[in-house]
Parts: sequence; structure tokens; C-alpha cells
Amino acid sequence: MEGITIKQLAKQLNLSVSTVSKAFQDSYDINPQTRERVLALAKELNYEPNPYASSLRKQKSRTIAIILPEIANNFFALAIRGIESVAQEKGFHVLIYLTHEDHAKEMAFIQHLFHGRVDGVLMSLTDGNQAHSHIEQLQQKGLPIVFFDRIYENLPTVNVTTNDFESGYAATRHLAQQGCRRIAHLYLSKNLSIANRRKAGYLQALKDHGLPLDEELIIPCTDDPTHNYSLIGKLLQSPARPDGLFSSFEKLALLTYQACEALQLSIPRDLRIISFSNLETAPLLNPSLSTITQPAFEIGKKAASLLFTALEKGVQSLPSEDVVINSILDIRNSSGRF
Amino acid sequence: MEGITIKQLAKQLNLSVSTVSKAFQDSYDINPQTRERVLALAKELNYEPNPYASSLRKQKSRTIAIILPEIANNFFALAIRGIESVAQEKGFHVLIYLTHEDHAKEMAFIQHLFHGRVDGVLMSLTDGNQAHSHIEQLQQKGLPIVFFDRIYENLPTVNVTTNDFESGYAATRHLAQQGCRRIAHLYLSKNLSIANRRKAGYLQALKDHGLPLDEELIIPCTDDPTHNYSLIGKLLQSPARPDGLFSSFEKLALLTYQACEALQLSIPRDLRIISFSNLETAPLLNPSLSTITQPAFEIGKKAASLLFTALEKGVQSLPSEDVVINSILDIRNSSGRF
DNA sequence: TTTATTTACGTAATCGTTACCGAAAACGAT
DNA sequence: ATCGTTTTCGGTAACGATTACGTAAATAAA
Repeated sequence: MEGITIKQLAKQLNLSVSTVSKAFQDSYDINPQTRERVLALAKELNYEPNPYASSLRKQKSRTIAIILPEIANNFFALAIRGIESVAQEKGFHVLIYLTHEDHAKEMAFIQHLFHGRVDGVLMSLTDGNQAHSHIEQLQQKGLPIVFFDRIYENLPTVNVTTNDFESGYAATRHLAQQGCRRIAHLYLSKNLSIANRRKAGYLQALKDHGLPLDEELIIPCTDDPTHNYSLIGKLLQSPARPDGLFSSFEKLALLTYQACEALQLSIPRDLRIISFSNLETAPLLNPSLSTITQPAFEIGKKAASLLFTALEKGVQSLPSEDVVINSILDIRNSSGRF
Repeated sequence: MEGITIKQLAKQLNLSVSTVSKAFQDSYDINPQTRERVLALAKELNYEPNPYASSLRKQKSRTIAIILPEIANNFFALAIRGIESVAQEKGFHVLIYLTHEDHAKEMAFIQHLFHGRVDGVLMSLTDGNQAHSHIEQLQQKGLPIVFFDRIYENLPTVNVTTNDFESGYAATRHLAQQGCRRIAHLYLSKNLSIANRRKAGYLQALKDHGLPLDEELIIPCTDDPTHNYSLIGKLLQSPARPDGLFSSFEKLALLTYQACEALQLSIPRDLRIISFSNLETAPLLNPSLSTITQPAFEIGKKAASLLFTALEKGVQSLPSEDVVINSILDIRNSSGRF
């Protein structure tokens, strides 16, 4: 707190504070020699401008916020890494807010960020079907915001996602080609854009491969693992048990593994499985898990890049844009021959 | 940016700015009724005090920083979640800085945080054996800092760790009790306190169980997975191959799984494995991985709590303290009978 | 030489809040 | 009725930086 201020620096240099300040901005309005003199002493005294004074005056914080539902999840962790790497390069600071899938919290965070704490926001939604008036407020106020992964489908915003529909299609087609006739689908019942798109891909693939649509095989899961586990258990014990399963979310696939273990079902003999997942250990599971792997790091990086180009341009509201970065299909044993 | 200010609020209320300000601090120096009036209009106009102006004036930022080596790692992700939960409860903001095991970055971050951006720091080191003069500077300047997991061993700081020595001991003892005679140990060669303590536990357990110490079985690994993989490969192909392995870090155990797969070695028949790990999928691996599971969330939470109690007390430098939260030994198949 | 222009610095206002202090008004005690 | 206290509010000066503007000196142009 008792750090050195620009005033003391100026006094030691026999300069005015404004001249010293100009040395730090790259103002043309200063003699290069005196600038050097200032910077030299600043370094010696370990002076840095007070960030809050600077932010107040400049009305810029050099700070961005990430708002997301969860962090103990390899996809989001990697996305954060991508975002942070760009921010670090640009000399920006990164605030992080976790909603834990709580829409009220999400709203509260956003409401707060209105008031100038950050220059921009990166966000992955907790639920795409909630009121989004607060988002529109954000845009009106001129706070740039970029969505990644979990986005609003019907809002003219900047979005970075993976090719969810195509990936859902490809996953389902793969199971069909492996000979599955009754392919189940696990998704989150929350109104998530990505879940819907993946499901749409699944449905299209069923149709294209002449497989009948059975609503019993499409399971809307929730945030509650216990509940999900019982849903999956019910599915796997039903008279017309599926022989293939496409999971939209990693944790649902893992629950399925547990359920199969408990029910003495063999993967892939009794049930072939493929899932969206960024698990590093997918190849090491028993059996190794076939995955649709999202380019999480790249998604984060791209989202951050879009935000920063906007910030550098001084743009207030970003023109709507959809960037898609493709996922990779990693076929492993869980969907393989036996 | 063109947000409403306290001045406009005051004008609308026919009050002075100072009175309005008092309504937001819980100053006794204000009539409860006028306070209500102020708060009501503030809510209506969606006014919040400008955080940077407030921070500048109060010399408090209500912000903390987390500095850590990595995030795409379940331990750190969970720790962050613990920290964030406490911060959210206290109404603090959380800045995040990733060092990627780069000591220079670590220093740079800390240097910057000197200058009043945050009220406190939570930190997990990149390497415990580097110069720590910058840390001492921090403490002198009166910026509270709490270390978790990766700490400086010989600095009088506040540290939150798990019982690394005992856990290393217990893991090794477990392998010995399973009949292993040649127990290898993988650790990170960086000068990490936790690695040293775990290794010390390993050495003590060897001694207590009458097992000879073989330096060939103690492998110092690095940050480079490729290099580590070849080290592990060499170990497993050496004439006197180990029959047990205690890994200090999750990723080293996973590399060992891969190496065993490649070398056609069976776990646990040819090699019993146990590792420090917070992998959610440990039970689902092939075979399921015996782990020492650190209470990551609790460690983060405790570290944050310690920091906040200090902040609330207005303490400048925290009295040195070591808090230990025990890990749990989860015995699974990788170290089991076959 | 005179005038115009550039260069390099200083003065002072400003960003939006909060804290110190003084003072009017209201209240109670004598 | 007088005097002291409490309550409640306002004025003003910070907090530490940035920046529009003014200005003297130095340089160039006429």
C-alpha cells in the first residue's frame, strides 16, 4: 500500500508528474532522453502505475472476465488455458466466475460486470433458454461479449463452438456402421444449444441409416448424478435394451461405464459407447472410450482472440459471428469389434 | 462506460454525494430512512459504485489472485473451485494467473501484484528451490499470501498441504504388504517440497519394511512427457525390473500405464502401481488405479479461508502456520491381487 | 530579422469514490 | 429558557493516475 507513486518519482527526477506519465504512455510529446531517464528510475525503484488509478482515469481496466458453469472438467479447464494464454500475451488480467449451473448467479455476475470492472466478457452459458435481456443490456452498454461452447442460439452474438451437429451425426453413423440397431442417446435436458444440435445430428443420422426413432432411447439427464445413474440403469435394464449409446456429455458416459459394471454388461459386446469428451484418460479406460474430442484449447483461444481484436479496435458491440472449430472423432475400443 | 455515477444519483435525490456514499457503506452516520431512499433509487437505476474509483480511494480491491502452474489438472481445478467458493461467499473477485511451470513468469506476476491490484495472493509454486526474495518482499510490503500444495519449505509462511510424508509412506507400505520387493518411485526432479516429502515417506517405508534402497529405482522426471516416457520405458525394461511402483504425480502414473501397454506388461501382475491422483476416472481405468487422493477442494477452501480471516483482521503479515489436510488411500486393482 | 512552427515540458482539471471535519437541526437535561 | 449532546447531512480534500491545454524555448520559414 505504501508503494511509490508517480509524484515521488517526479520529484526525484525534477520533472512534473505529467511528464513522467507521458513517459509511460508512449506519447510523442516527450523527449526520448527524458523518457529513458524516467523509465530507468522507475525500474530501479520498481515503480508501476497504480492499476486502479489508471483504470479510473482511462475508463479501461485491461481486464476480462470468464463466466462459466464449472471448472473441474477438462473441457473448461483447457478452454480457460486457451483464454489465459491470449490474455497473458496481451497483458490483460483474467477474472473468473463460476456459476455452478445456477442461473441466478450468472445474472448477478453479469449485472455486476456492467459497471466497468472489465473491458470484455467470455462466457459459456448455464442454460440457453433463460431470459437473456441482461445480455442485450450488456451489448447496449457497449460491453463486448463472446460466447463459447454453450451459447444462445437465437441471439445475434459472437459465438465460438464446435461442429456439434456434424459430430453428433458422425458419432451416431459410426455406431450404425458398427452394426448397432438400437442406438440410445444421453443428453442434458437443460436447454443447451449444443445438446440440441448434437441430438439433431443423432436424429438425422438415424433417419439416414434407416433406423427407427424410439423415444424411449433418448434420455434427458439432469445435473444430479444419482438421478442420471438411475435413468441409465433403467435404460440398460429395459426389455428392449439398446446395443449402442451416444452420450452428449462426458460425465454421462462415465456413469454408463459404472452402470454397465454394476449390471455385468460388457462394453462393447453388450453395448457400444461413444461420447463427447475431453478426458485425457479416455485411451486408458476399461475399455478405452471412443470420443468426440472438442478442440477445447483452440476454442478458448479463438474466443479470446475475437474479443481482443474487438477491444483493440475499440468496438462497442461486436457484429454477430459464428466461428466453428471442428471436433475429432477418436474411435477406440468402447465402440469397436469384440 | 456511460454508466450512472454517484453524482447523478445524488442530484436526483437532492442529497450530497457524501450522504449517498454513506448509504452504501453501512455508516451509522445516516438516517435509516434516507438510506432506504438511496438504496431504492440505486436499485431502480441499477447503480453500483464504480469498483476502480472505490478501490483507489479505499486502497482495497476486494480482489485476490491465484497463481498456479497449471489448470488442466483435476487437483488444481478442484482447488480453484474451493478458493472460488469462499471468494464468492465473501464477495471477492478472483484473478487467475498460470505460470506453466515458468519461474520467470511467476516472478513477473508477483512483481506486478505488488502494486495494489489485489488484497491477497494464493499460490502454488512452480519450483520450491528458486530465489524467494520476491516473496519476502511481498510479505514486507504487507501483502498477505497463502501457499497451498506446492510450498517453500524453509520460509515462515502460511501453508496448506496434505500429509505428503505419511501418504508416501502409506502408499509404499501398501505395496510392500502386497508382496512387492522392488518398489520404484517416480517423482518430479524439480525442487518441489511435496515431491521431497513424498519421497522421504517412501524411503522411510522401505527402511521400516526391510527393503533395500536401490537408486536405480528412483526416477526423477521432468516436465517433458516424452522424456519421462522414455525414462519409464528404460526402468521397465531394465534387468532388475521393479515389481511395484509408487508415483508421486498423476501424469507419471498415466505414462506408466501407457508404457506397460506398449511393453505388454500386465498391471498388477507384472507391476503394481499406486499414485497420487485426483482423477475422477481412476476407478474406471484398465485396471482401476489405486490412488492417494488429495482433498483438493478442501485444500483450496482452507487456503482461501486463512487468507480471508487475515484480510478481515486487516493483518499485514500472517504469522507462519502449517495446515495439513489428510489424503485418502483408495486401494483399487492396480495394486491388488491378480 | 521577424514570424510561424515545432518541441518539450508544466498547470490544472478530471475520473468516481470515500473520509475527515464542520455545522445545522433536533433533542434532552438542567 | 439555556446549554450540551446527539443525529444527520454537506463541503471539501484526497486517492494516483491521465490528458487537454497553455507556454516558453528552440527551430524553421519568410
